[in-house]
Amino acid sequence: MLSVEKQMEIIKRGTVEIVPENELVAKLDKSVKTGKPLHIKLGLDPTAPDIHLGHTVVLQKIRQFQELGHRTTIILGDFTARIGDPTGKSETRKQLTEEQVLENAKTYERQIFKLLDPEKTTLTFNSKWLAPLNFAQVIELAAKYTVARMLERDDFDKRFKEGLPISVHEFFYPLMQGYDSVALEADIELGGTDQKFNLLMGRTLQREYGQEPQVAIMMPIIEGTDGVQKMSKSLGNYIGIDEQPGEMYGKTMSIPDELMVRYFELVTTVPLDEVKKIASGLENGELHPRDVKMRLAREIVGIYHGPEAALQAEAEFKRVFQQHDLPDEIPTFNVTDDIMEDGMIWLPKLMQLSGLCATTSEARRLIQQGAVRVDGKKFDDPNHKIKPAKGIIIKAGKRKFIQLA
RNA sequence: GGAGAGGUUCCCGAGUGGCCAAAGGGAGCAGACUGUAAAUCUGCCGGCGACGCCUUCGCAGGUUCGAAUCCUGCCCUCUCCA
Repeated sequence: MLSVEKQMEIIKRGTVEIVPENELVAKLDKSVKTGKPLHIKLGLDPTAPDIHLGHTVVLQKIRQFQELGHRTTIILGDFTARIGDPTGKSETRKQLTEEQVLENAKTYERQIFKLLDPEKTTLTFNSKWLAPLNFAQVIELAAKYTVARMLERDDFDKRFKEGLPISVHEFFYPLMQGYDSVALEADIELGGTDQKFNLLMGRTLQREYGQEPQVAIMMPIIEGTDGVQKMSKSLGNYIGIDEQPGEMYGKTMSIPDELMVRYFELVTTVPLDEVKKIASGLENGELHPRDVKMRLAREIVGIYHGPEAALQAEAEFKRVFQQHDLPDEIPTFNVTDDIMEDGMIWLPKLMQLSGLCATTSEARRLIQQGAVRVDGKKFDDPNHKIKPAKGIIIKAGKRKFIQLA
């Protein structure tokens, strides 16, 4: 086992806050002396089974703990998911059935283990201890916290002040999550900064139930490919770890330059001192931002698809975007007789049917903006018709291609 | 239970009878440029074989030549009082 100092150095990478740091040092110290690993807890929401780089920030940290020889447990919040969380809009969030939860769990497992060591990871559901609680026990749990303190929570406070709805049962989410820590007797709980309240709730409840409080480690919420909003699937600015290498590579290349170092630190396994070198290289102009970003894209693709796929993705990227060449593989489209008129087909219709765009309106716009090429030739007339023939390549924008079959 | 406020296009957020397919910002898309699907600039950004037509402003009706804007009912949210 590494020394406390070394461990702290690794653990602190990328963290926003450790509450409280001295307790973490004490726990590590005890662990080193007794040889007993610490128990790290991470809760995941099983409603969104597609993991993206945003989730991996915290998973990378779990991985680091595993490498340091500690014990890690990932809790799938099936119980909370089954109750359903009506936060926000008028539509009540779907309650998940047990089958759905199990299915999502399987998907999770497959994705998580691209990053974590299955041997060192315990996966468990929180319904295991939450479901058996009876009403009296729930009341007892609820009595351990006051409404005023609940409203201290940032997002409750904000919603309260802005006049947005807060359902009564939402108060139970922090309580349930905190109770998870009690059930597991966690030493450390990981989470995004948005989880601060819940993580601290764990400390409070553990104390109430006579345990040594856990240390809360908060990781940043990473910005998505737009560089503005947090990465999320619904915002469409995410890089999913299940995505194809080319897609992953390209999306990484689309992040703003300023975000690169942050990504290196948070979602790659590049050693910290090297990340620092990259940062200073960028600052003094020794390194070309494009090359650094390509390295970043390689690193990311490499984690999930292997180094070879990363190099391939890079070659493809260079061909299509630097040399404006055609991609390796172009999806084909079959023109059938029923969509033709006198052997011709209206270009916007063809674009819509082949999936180059969603509507003919969009197709018209693209054509008028000079974004459409047929076999390399540009057309700006939205009424243009073409005579379909095998092998014709239609290009819409920089990265959408279709070839007629 | 009572009294007020409010629900607008992907998101935020203007708009209180025609000039509104609806300001502005963000996201998205495209073009130019380039050093990358960065940055910047410019344009687009409901649908339709399209200088016109159709569908949008919580839902359902109504007033009006004409409604996102006025009226009625309903649904949802918030605030204050009890």
